[in-house]
Order: sequence, then C-alpha cells, then structure tokens
Amino acid sequence: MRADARENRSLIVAAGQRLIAAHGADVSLSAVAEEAGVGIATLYRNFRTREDLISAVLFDLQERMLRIVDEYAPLLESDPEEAWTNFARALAGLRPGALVAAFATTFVNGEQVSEGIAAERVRALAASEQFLDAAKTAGVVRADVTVQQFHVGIATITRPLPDVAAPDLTQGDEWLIDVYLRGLRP
Amino acid sequence: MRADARENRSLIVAAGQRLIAAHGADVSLSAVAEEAGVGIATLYRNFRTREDLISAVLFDLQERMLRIVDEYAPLLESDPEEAWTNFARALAGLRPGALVAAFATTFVNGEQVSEGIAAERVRALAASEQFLDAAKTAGVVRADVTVQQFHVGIATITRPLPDVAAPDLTQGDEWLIDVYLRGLRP
Amino acid sequence: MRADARENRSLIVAAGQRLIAAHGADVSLSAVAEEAGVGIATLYRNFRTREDLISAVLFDLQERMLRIVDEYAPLLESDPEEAWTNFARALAGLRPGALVAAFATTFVNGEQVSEGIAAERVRALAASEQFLDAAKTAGVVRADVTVQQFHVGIATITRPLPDVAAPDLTQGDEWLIDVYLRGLRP
Amino acid sequence: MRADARENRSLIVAAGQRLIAAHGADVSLSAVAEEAGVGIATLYRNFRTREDLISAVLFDLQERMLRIVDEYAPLLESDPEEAWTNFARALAGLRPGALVAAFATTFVNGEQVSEGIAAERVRALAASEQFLDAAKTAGVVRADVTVQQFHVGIATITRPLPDVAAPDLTQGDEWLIDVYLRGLRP
DNA sequence: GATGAATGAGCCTTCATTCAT
DNA sequence: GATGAATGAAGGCTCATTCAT
Repeated sequence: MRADARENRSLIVAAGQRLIAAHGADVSLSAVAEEAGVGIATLYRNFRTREDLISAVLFDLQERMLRIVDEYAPLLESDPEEAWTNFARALAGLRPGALVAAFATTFVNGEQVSEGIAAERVRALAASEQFLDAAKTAGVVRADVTVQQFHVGIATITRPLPDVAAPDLTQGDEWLIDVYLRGLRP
Repeated sequence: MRADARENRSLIVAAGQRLIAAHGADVSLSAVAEEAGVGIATLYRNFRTREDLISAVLFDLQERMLRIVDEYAPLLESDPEEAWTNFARALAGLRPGALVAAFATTFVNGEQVSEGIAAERVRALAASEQFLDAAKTAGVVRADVTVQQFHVGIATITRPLPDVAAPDLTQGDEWLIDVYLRGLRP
Repeated sequence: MRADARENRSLIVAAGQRLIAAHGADVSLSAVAEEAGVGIATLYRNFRTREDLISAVLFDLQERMLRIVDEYAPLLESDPEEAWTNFARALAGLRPGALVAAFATTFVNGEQVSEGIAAERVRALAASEQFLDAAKTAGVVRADVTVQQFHVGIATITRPLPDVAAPDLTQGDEWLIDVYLRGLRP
Repeated sequence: MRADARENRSLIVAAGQRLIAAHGADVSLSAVAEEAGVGIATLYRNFRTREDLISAVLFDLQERMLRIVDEYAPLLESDPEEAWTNFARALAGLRPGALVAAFATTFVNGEQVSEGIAAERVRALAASEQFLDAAKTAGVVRADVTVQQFHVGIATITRPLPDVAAPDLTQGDEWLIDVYLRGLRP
C-alpha cells in the first residue's frame, strides 16, 4: 500500500497545483480532495496543514523549474539568446504566479519556511542565474537585473485573473511575456 | 437625511477601495462596513449585492482615471513622451490591479455588466487612447499595442501580492512598471 | 431587539446547563443551540468561545448557590443543624458536579479564569463558610473540614453517571449525600 | 502466533485501562492503540467494537477486585474491622470510577451486557458481600447498606476529574474515601 | 495476523445575507 | 434610514471504522 499512498500524494499535489493556479491560495481543501479523487481525510493524512500542501506544491514547481534549466542549458553555448528566450518562456509557461502568491499568502508572518523548500529555492535561483548571465553577456538583458527581480517579474505577470467575464481581459499572456522580455533588454 | 445617506455611500465605497486594494478581492463585507464606520445593514441598504459594491468601487476608479487624463492632457502637445510616461505612471499609481481582479472574480459567469460601468469603461479607454496614439506618433510605443492590452498590462503588474512575508517579493513595483513601459517601445 | 438578545442569551445558558449536566463538558455546541431553539451562529455571537459559554453557565450556578445561601441563612440562628442540613442538600440538589468537571476540563492549562468568575467563586465560598462554621459550632461537622473540601466533595458525589444502562447504578443520589454528610460529622 | 496475539490483547487492555483511568471514557481508540504499541487495525481485530474493549477492561478490573478479596479474606476472622477498612481502601485504590463511567457511557441504551461480564459482576459482588457482612456484624457499617450501594459509592468518589487545572480541586481522594467510610457507620 | 492508509460523518467556526426594532 | 441580531450554508478538521497489502 506504500505504492497507493505515493500515488495519492502525487494526485493531491497535482490537483492542488491546478486549483491553486486557477482559484488562488484559498481553495477549499475539500475541492482539492475531490479534484484529486480522494477523501478529505486522505488529504489531511498526507498534509497535516494547508501550509504543508502549499509547500509541497511549491516544491514540485521548483523541481519542474530545474528540469527546464536542464532542458535548455545545452543550448547556452551555441546560441545564448535563443537559450535565454526559450528558457524564460518555458518558465513563464509553468505559470508560477498563482502559486507564488499562494505561498506568500500562506507564510505571512515571516515564519520559517521548511528547510527543503528554502534549499530548493536557492538551487532554482542559482540555476537560473547561468541563463541570466549568459543573456547579459549576449547583450539581451540589462546588467542591473537580479535573478530575484527576474523571477518576481515572471511570477507577477503570470498571475492569472480568475475566470474572467470581460473578454478583453483574457488575452494570451504571451503578449505580456514578450513585452516583459523586451523591457529587460538594455 | 439624503445628505447622510450620500455621505454613508461614499464612506463605504472608499472603505471598499482601501480594503480591496490592501487585502484582495475577498474582503469580508462586514470588514468593509466596519472600516466605513457604519452597520452592516447600512452597507446592504446601499449595495444590495456584493457585485453592486464592487461595481461602485470600479466606477469610482474609472472616474479617477478620467481625472488623470484631464490632468496630463495639456502636456500632450508640448511634450508627448513626457505626457505619456507621466500618464502611465499615474495610472499605475492607482494600483488598479486588485480592483480589476476583484471585478473579474465577481462577474465570473459572464453576467451582464451594468450599463453605467460599461459606458464609463468605454469613456476611460477612449480617453486613454489619445495618450497611446500620441506615444505611438512620438515613437515611444509600438504601433500594434491596443488600449485594452495596455490597460490589462497595467492591471496585471499592479496586482498586489496578498500580505507578503518573503522580503524579496516586495520590491518596489516601480521597477516592473518601468520595465513594462520600456517593453512597449518599438 | 435588545430584549430578544437577552432572552436568547438566557435560553442558551439554560440549555447549556441542562446538556452539560446530562452529557458532560464536551457537548456539541450545535446540540446546545438546538436545545435552546436558536441557530448555531446565535450561540457563537453570544459566546465567542466554548470557554465563554462554560463560564457563563458556571457563573449562573454560583448565583443560584448564593440564592440558596440567602434562603437558609435566616434559619442559622434558630436551628443551626437544620439550617446546615437543608443548605447542604439544596446545594447538592443543584447537581454542581457535572458543571464543575466541565469547568475544570475547559480551563486545563491553568489559564487565568475571568475576573468575574473568580470573584463570584470567592463570594460563594465565603457565603458557604457561615453555614460550615455554624455546623462546626453545633457539633455536626468536624473542625478540620475546609470550605473547599466540602464543595469539592459535593461536586464529586453529584457528578452524574451518563444515562446508565445497569439499573442498579442509578440509585437516588440522596443516599450518597446523606452518607457524605454523616461522614463529615465528628 | 497465538502467543503474540495473546500478548497484544493484554497490551491493549492494559493501555485502555491506563488511558481511561487518566483521561476518561472517551479516549480515542487510536490513542489506545498507540499507547499499546500496536496498529489500530490490530486493536480492531481483537475488539470488534468499542464496547468489546470497554467490556474487556471492565472484566479485567473485576478480576483484580477478586484478587483483592482473596488477599484480605484471611484477615476477616481475626480482625474484621481492619479487614473491612483495608479491603475498601484497596478497592478504591483501583480507581474504578473512570471505568464504571466509561462502561455506563458505552452501554447507554440498555443493551444486553455480555454473559461473561454479568457473571463476573455477580461473583465480584458476592465476594464483596462477605466483607460487608462482617463489617456490619462488627458494627462498623450500618445494616441497611447493600453491596450495590457500596460499590456505586466507591465508583462515584473515585471518578477522576478530567485533567484538572484548579489546584484546590485536586485534593487527595483519600480524604473523601475516609469520609465515605465514616459515613457508612451506624 | 499485523499494519497503515482511506473514508465519511460530525462538530467547530466564520461569513454573507435577511430580519426585527 | 440605521442598527445589530439571527440564520443557514460552507469549509476546516478529527475520529471511528473499514479495506487492501
């Protein structure tokens, strides 16, 4: 039953990712459980608190960031500009905005973030830095941009507006991302 | 008594604006009433539904946008670039992000938006357009940018992260606004 | 509407008294609300926490104790033994056991008890003392019994066993009370 | 494997005894399992229902009562008063109160108690009776006291107050027991 | 047999909304 | 008109009980 439990845990994290991305940090946990296809108590067994769940989802996001890093790193040598652009777009494609906001909401009081999360965060930022540096060297990003700024910017512009009524609000975010990347140029 | 009622209505709208801007779209209405210094029933007498309140707040925001238009319009002739930049920054200074999100959240099901709101919206967009056009003519904004895109962009980058702890997330938004404006250039 | 609110508050306290006496400190608050004939939220409006309710119930109990004191005090002069016995039986008749236990359960961590409660408690104990002293003088209670001991004893022997199945457990408590009073004699 | 099972069963009963005595009738069964050092499912395998467990714990208590009877019976001839007092105090020392309350709580609806329990109960009462009779003969207990009354009294005064804070409530129960025994005298 | 995971039911608590004064 | 009280519905969380390994 170890296998089943693992499976369920993953399902819950995935469901959490989807719903948090769609509806923000204060999704009803029962909704997450239902989306995951498990009972509410199973969710609570796996994540004793709401914070635990958010952390797990964030952890997962950071791992996917690292996988993107690995995917585009080989391109850095041959075509740094292309590598940078693809990397940034892929990052934005993860739509980290909702999640980062959720995370910020949850850990309001400056409480210590779990070791694992913090370490992973450092790794993700460090890994991103090689792309940023290459982009600066290639002259497609201003020298004074920091990794933190870059990431916060990505998060900000990928934060989803909840299912919108006004149709002209739901433009593709690609437009905004490209504006953002262009704005980062020297 | 008419005067009192007017007064109360204004107080409530102002309180709503403050709280939504500060804490996001899902403020408790009792909190708004308390912030306004009136009873909850008074709030409901003035705004039968939550939607009504949000709409009123949005309407008020749009009026303030128009006032900004009026303020910087005179500069358009003499120094279009300066006019454009100041206008855009002032717009961003209204931090419309939170409110737009609240609005979007509230009118999820494609419900018809009130006539008044819609009309005001059209006026605000039209008024903005003269700045955008001037900016395009002056060569500081790409030709293919629409007013809608511009406004949605402003809203997106001024949406506040809910009560944040992580210090590196709370950088000044000015940075992002400048990146945005730069990104809009040809 | 002030009157209605008062009324409701009383109803809730009375219901709490009955249910706590019958089922112990961990009655479901919804059950109390239902017994009182009000909605659950009304209960919460009147008593923000479970502790608040328990305190109110206890406070009420102590007031009834004081009324018993007033009732039998006149007899102290003429017939101290009779006064003492009647007083003790009346006290036991309030069945304070369940409530005292509930109170103890609730304020487990040595948390400060509300001023009002504490003061009332002191008054109730002090008022009882005149009976105890008279009884000692009349030679029907041993000299070394303290008011606290006496009250804890009363509470202990009037703690109800929850609705019992075994019929021989539900003897009248009068027997036990009389044994208790006899045991207190020199 | 039979031995293991036996062992587990005993561990669970012992754990139940401890926890019920300490925290009252409504211990969580998982807590009992943990205290016993077994999985929750093992507890349920051994005791299909909560009632079964309570019954087993009660049965065990009754056996210990019988052992106390055996221990002090020899003294009955030589010194009946001493035998009675020691017996009664030892009985109280088992703190049957919590368990009896638990038992009463559990079998609320007049459900039939298991044969074994009932039979054991009869034996325990009968065995006690010789002490009671001797005490009556020796003139240290009133003639009209029944075994049932005596036992219920013991249970009542040994019922623990749930985790108490108020220091003046946690006096030694010895005081109350002595009062009780004195009250039983003619 | 033993174990830990899964589940739903139930109570706690808050909030939007309505009602009576 | 203004006010605060009343209400039910909804989500949070725990626990007894069952199930799959």
